[in-house]
Amino acid sequence: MSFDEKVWKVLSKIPPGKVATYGQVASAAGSPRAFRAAGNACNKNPNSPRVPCHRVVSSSGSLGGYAHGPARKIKLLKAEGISVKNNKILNFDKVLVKEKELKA
DNA sequence: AGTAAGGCGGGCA
DNA sequence: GTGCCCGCCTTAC
Repeated sequence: MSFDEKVWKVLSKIPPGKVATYGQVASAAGSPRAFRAAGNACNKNPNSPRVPCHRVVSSSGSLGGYAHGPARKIKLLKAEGISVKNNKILNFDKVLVKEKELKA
């Protein structure tokens, strides 16, 4: 299985209304330092609606980036019940999923 | 706050 | 098979 597939799998493990950092995803994917490669996997993500790449944010709580456009990401996040302001997650610590959950 | 450097996997030459 | 560049990042200066 390619790293990308691992990442997508982890992303799909993110519960609705929650978000995860690329670091957590990368860690759950097997390489805690591959946050960049993890994000890259999302970018190449062939199933954008199936894989919630929009639920992944940067470690600082910022949205980070999005292949379909940041506005789309915000829209999806808000649809999930996550409040986003100025490209920043408001209740970041409250919507942040536990890395343990990703590994589950 | 902004800028620069860094480690990781994938794709292309 | 090897080497180089790239990317939805992260950390440090």
